[in-house]
Amino acid sequence: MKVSVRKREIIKVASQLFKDKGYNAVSMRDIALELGIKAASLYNHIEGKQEILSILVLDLAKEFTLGMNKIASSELSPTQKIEQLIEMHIDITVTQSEALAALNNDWMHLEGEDLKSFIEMRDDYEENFRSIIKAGIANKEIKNYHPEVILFSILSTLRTLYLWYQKRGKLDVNVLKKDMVAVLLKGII
Amino acid sequence: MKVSVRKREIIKVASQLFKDKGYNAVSMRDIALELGIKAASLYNHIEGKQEILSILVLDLAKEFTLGMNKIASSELSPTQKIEQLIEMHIDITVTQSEALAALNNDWMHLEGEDLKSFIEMRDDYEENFRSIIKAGIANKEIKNYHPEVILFSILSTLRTLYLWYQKRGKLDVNVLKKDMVAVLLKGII
DNA sequence: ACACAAAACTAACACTTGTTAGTTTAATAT
DNA sequence: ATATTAAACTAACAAGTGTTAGTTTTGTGT
Repeated sequence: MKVSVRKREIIKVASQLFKDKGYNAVSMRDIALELGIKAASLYNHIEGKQEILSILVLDLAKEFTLGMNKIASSELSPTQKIEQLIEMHIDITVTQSEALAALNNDWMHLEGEDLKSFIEMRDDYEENFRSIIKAGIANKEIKNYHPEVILFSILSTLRTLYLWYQKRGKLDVNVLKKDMVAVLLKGII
Repeated sequence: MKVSVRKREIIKVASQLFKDKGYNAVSMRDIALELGIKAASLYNHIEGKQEILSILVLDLAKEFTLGMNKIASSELSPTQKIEQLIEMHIDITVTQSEALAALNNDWMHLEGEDLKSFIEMRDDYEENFRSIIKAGIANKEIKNYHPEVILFSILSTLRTLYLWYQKRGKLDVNVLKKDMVAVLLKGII
């Protein structure tokens, strides 16, 4: 897994363009222009457009998987696990919003084995999250609403947080974490 | 505003393809193929690809604006207004998930005046929502968290609901509304 | 049966797409 | 200095894009 400096630059520039316009609306010439080189020169560093997307999406998906496994297998209570998950999402949002945008919006443009393994990781992640919620309900820590409703109301918020963090980016991360955990767990009224 | 039957068919088919692959990944030939005709024949009914996107996104945006104006100007309490907004989003999700996908994912591919008026409607919508939340906080009906955090945790959930409703689509709409309102307002613990 | 309009067709356009081949320039090591 | 390698370049490709022009088919009302 050797990744040259130039390759990282290309991926970074591409991810910024993908975030604004989406994978399909960004051409190799767009990426090259931003770097001040010609499109053909990109191929000295990367295999192709697909590889950029794969790296962006799969690397981040692996990071989520790793974090989830660590939290899920810990000795924390369900509620504490959810708190940790919320904080992990916020940390990733703050440091990697471009890759997160690609993961959210452009994963379906992956191909072959990459697409398969992404979907598998995503399903596993959700299944782990669901189990934590169910354990909390069985536990009486969490109210007895439909687990699916709880799952997606939390996950939707966390997944699209990157859209808001850039717009109203002045929020301090620790304030955000504190209020976010409170709103998602204890409600607003 | 005359819209022929065939034109409606084209828009419907296109919206389904847009939902799965995104505006830019769907060609006029894809749309035509689905309808069993040639791409050039589409132009007997529509002005172009952009028109399809405009109709999908702007019509729905207008519907949201209308609903918001009605609710915001009512005599309900802030909390009741939010309840109504949640129910409106769920109703629209259930009946128009394809257009909602385009509004969420492909609005940035609108051009010129259409893009401008979309952004204006979207900003107005959010500003109205924000005002309701602030009124609730001033009111002591709503807890004193950062209004922005409350706003986007609710809106994110509602906007991406269409993704879940198709996957786990067996949820009864009234159960969904009830649990959703409860989770978003009263929290889960 | 005939005229007319709606809606399909074929063929082509100008342009953009990702990518490859082959070449030249720049940087580094001996 | 010279050889080697990395990284840029030019030029072009085959395929796909949205769209237009002109023509034929289909359906409807008289």
